[in-house]
Amino acid sequence: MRFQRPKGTADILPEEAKKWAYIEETARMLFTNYRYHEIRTPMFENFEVFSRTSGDTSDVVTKEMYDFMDKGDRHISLRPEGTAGVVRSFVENKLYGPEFSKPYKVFYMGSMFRYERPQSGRLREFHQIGVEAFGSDAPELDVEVIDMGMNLLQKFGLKDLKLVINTLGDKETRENYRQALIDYLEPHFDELSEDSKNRLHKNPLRVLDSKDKNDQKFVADAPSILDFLSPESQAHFDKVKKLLEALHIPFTVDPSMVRGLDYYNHTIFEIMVNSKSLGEGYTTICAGGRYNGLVEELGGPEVSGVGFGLGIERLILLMDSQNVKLPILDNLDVYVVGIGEETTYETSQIVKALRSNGFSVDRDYLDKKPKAQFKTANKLGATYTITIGERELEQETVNVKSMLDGNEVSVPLNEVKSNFNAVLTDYFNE
RNA sequence: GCGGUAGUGGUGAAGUGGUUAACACAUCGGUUUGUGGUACCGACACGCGUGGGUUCGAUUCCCAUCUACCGCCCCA
Repeated sequence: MRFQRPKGTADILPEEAKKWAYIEETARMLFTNYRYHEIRTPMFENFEVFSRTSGDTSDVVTKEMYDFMDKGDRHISLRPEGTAGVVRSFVENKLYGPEFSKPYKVFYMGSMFRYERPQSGRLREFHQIGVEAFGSDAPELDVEVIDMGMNLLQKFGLKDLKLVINTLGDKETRENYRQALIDYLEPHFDELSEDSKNRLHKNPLRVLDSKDKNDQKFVADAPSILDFLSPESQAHFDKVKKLLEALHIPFTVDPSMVRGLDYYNHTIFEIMVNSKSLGEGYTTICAGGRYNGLVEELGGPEVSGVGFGLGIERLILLMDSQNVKLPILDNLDVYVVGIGEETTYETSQIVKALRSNGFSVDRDYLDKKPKAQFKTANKLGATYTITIGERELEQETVNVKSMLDGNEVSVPLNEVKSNFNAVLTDYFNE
């Protein structure tokens, strides 16, 4: 019997995990600058938390949800995204209360689950970094979130980024637009793809998102939501654009960009990147928007929210394909070579002493001969080796060797253990 | 959920219905005694994803299954 990891999961081995750590640390620092604080919510929730927020008929709920009945007969779902759980927590913990300053700004990072066919960059357990800000309708907050997303991706060294924004307006806007869209598409009903036929009355905006080439012909001439904005929605969107300009963040407006979920309104945005690693042309790496109404949907008061999410696996694919170099520090300062069984105690003591002085140090554990130990030291990229044999043991000295130039000097043992930095400056001009 | 391609040692891979499954890299050991990156020598799959079947005999043929990759669907 051989064990395999479950379908659609991945082991993140040390070499890869370094990238993850760098990404997470970078994000944490940036978010902290923007005054967003980490929140950790459960990886599974009651099924209804997601079905309520995503809509009962959406594909996510009907076939991508990783759900099951637990032993207490509770309908549980592994979280397919981060927002719903955060909103649930926001409501349950009454974070909208007066004692919390507004806007209430949080970020999260962690595993998400979708029961789907795995492909590269699309696993069943995947990871997202996301942010949410509650309690302000200000366009300034929309722009802060967008700016933070752009900033983050730039910090990761990504190039060819493109910000695309759109607005879905308020309720009034959407109702007017929805009708106009149906009126426009209805005459072409028979020519639409099957998917689009289904969506036309359920959620006509999704038709705009169709990838069917024939559909796109109609979509091209469809009325634009921008012509249906209520005065308030127009003002909000104008302000967002002006603020982006003020911050010198280039953007384009795509009136056909939509969201699958009903709770989105006003600003929505996607940060796209041109890379073959995620498919042809520009593909989305980070997406977000404003969702007024979601908090109420989960039983809270009328509090608005805005946020974004980005997938770490996809981010790493991008960074790899763009050859982004990460500043990863993994030097081996010293490798201690012990010669002869008797030296093993002193070897361990030296290792421990140097480590507690802040050096990264390793030794041999396989009883290898000196030659093999030097080979290992070389392979591990040790900057220095310290050799101790029976002669040195007696004289209470060790040999310190620079692996770069091969220079080797004899140094009193206690100097090495007490102040290795001084040894380096005294003997190696460091 | 549907369709396509693939699955041989740590890695990249060659290969055949039949005695010892190429080659390369990596790893480990050695080339006399306590010193690295080269060179030379040697070791390294009781096994060809898993389970059945066909056959005198299968890693090689057939079926099923698992997994990976690609496409469809979808992607909050």
